[in-house]
Amino acid sequence: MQKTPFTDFACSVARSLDVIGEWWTPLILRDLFLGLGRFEDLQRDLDIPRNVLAARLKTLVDHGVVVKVPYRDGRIRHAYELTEKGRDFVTTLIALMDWGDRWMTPAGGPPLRPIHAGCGGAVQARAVCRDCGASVDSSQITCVAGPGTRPVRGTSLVARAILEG
Amino acid sequence: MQKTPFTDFACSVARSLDVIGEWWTPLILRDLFLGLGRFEDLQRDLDIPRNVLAARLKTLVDHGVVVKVPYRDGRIRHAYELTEKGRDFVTTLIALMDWGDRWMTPAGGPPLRPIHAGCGGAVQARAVCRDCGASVDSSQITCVAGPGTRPVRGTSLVARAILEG
DNA sequence: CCCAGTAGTCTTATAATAAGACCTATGGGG
DNA sequence: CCCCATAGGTCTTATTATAAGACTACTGGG
Repeated sequence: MQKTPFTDFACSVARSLDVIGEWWTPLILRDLFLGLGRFEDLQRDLDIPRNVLAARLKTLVDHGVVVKVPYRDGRIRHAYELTEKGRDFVTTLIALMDWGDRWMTPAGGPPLRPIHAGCGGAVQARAVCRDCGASVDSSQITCVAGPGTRPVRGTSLVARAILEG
Repeated sequence: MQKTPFTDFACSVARSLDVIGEWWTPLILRDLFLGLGRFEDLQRDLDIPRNVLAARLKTLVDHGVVVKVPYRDGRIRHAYELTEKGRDFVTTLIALMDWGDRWMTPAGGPPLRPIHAGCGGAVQARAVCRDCGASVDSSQITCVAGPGTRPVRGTSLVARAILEG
């Protein structure tokens, strides 16, 4: 009767959520991306319960999204840093931020703006066609069953619908 | 002592999560995007507790991400459909799916492949510079404080770090 | 008029979160 | 060398949220 794990779903969204979908986790990753790294800083910035922060960081380290790096600053300190896997997740964070800016922005405008270091332009998340390069919206996206499709929870009905046309 | 709401954070990621960040919600949106719409179908496909599904759909409807549409099929039925706001969220879903395909794919390959209806190419999520059009990775992204930055939880330390250079 | 299907609500047991006290190094200052 | 502040957690407890599944209400069709 524990919180249903999504690991077994035949769905990459579900398996991603199993690692980064818990309460607080995306915000922790955001702060790590923005340069906060120490336990105390994360705790103070988010005002997250210390036990929850410890648990989330452990999960992230276990899954290779984050590494714990010791460094010296007079005495030995620890900093959490994004791995390659973690940095690759930034696209999703940008997508989430973008969506929030568009649909959930409060009075005052967006609080944080991601900027392209090269040219100074605003960075946005887009769904892009790898072949023709066009940026596509949801109406132009169809899903087909990939090699890993299995008739299990999370894809049974969807896969059937897709496979049967 | 309830689950901390993210609404007050000066952060679009946090405010997005407040609506779509609960356990199961992104999977519900995925199924809606893939064409499932009826309560019973969602419940069977995900094997989600019925009370949780009802609660999540209510939240999504309350926030305008989803609408409940009655239709006739002999008798009156109901289907949940994505609104414009909900369809816009598909970019985030693709980003999540993409990341999962890259880093969490099990034996057998990706279960579901999003395809560009125009040319048949694979659809991917990218962070793109709006000015120069380049697709950028996390190392080329800097965040600057936007107009809505406030010295509150979720941005206090980050904003200070950014504002102070 | 009864039955099956749809769309939920209600109850109960268990797990997760929140809040905050407590614990364990480790250097630096006196 | 001892004391204290700081960093980085762990532990306890109250409260919520989730899971599981029984139960309800409405609707058409046979």
